[in-house]
Amino acid sequence: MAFTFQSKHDHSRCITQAMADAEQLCAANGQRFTKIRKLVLELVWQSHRPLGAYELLPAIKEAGFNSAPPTVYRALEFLQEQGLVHRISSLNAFIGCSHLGHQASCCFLICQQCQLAVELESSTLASAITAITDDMGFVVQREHLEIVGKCSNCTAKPAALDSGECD
Amino acid sequence: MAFTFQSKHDHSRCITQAMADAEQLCAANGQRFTKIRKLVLELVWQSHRPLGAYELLPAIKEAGFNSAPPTVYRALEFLQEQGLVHRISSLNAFIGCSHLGHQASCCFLICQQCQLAVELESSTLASAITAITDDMGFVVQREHLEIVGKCSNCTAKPAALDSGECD
DNA sequence: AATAAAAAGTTATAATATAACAATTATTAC
DNA sequence: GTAATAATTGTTATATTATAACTTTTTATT
Repeated sequence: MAFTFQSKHDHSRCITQAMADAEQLCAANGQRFTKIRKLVLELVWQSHRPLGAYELLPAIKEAGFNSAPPTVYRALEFLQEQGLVHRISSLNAFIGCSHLGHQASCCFLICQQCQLAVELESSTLASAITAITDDMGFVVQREHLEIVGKCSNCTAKPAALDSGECD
Repeated sequence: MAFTFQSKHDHSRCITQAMADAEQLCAANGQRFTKIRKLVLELVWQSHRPLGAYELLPAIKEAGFNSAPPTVYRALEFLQEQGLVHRISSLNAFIGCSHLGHQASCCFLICQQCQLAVELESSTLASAITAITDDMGFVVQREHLEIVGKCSNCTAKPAALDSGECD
């Protein structure tokens, strides 16, 4: 089941699934899923919080790779091209894609309190966008919706007790 | 009439209107619409292309103001707080708001060819977003949709002849 | 006019991202 | 299997975007 803010989930399964899917997708597309790309994808998937590129560097260094910025940016670029990772532009941060193969419309709910982000799809939203763009004669290449606010989990519990963790 | 990609319009009217509206809004809110804030708003409104903060600095210098980055960022921050300017986060750029007073939902169509951006409102879109967030129990603070692609104007004419200008 | 508050000037630096070229590794052609 | 080619990664340097911190000036309040 897809991650929602309130789900207490076994996050290791998210990671396992994401890595397996990525492996398969790269194979299907004839793309090389190299060690550094795997590592970066794993690091991005370490939580449901969008992470900055520079936040990933220490772990890359620990794993024995070159940890200069181009290393992580190249891997992130590759992962974005494959649709495995999204960039949340208002945060300058990256998050694993949880809707592989449905790249056209990206919609994110971002909680200001726990900092977690949920990606979701909505046919209603897709229709609304199509209505707008068709009306304008606009040919869509990509679309990206960021909704910032407070998730139900954080609304339900006091701020002080909020751990910011996902499980 | 609001700017659309295909409209050949008298852009000086856009500027005049935007400045007059801003003057009025600041007065109504008891905010000081200082010279530098006016200048920055005018500069942002010089076109319908989102402009980077550093692109504004030369003109600020020419106008005799300090042109260090904080000058322009402070003005832009003020203008954003008043809802007079939006930041297009995927471009690290700023554009004048063409729907004053309806800040809740921002939707932008951004043409990759002519680089112009159109802000629009859609009740259908607003409903779609409400449906999503209500369903998730998510309390929205702000939302921002960026749709990137090719405008009807650029689709209609060859790329080589495209001037990127708005009138 | 004296005081306080807000805004703008100024210097320095933080945070994010990319350019350019060298070295290495993997793939393809033979 | 080896040479040639292409792709990836290492490395150094730097570009781009944005903010911190403190000073000076301007505006508003007493």
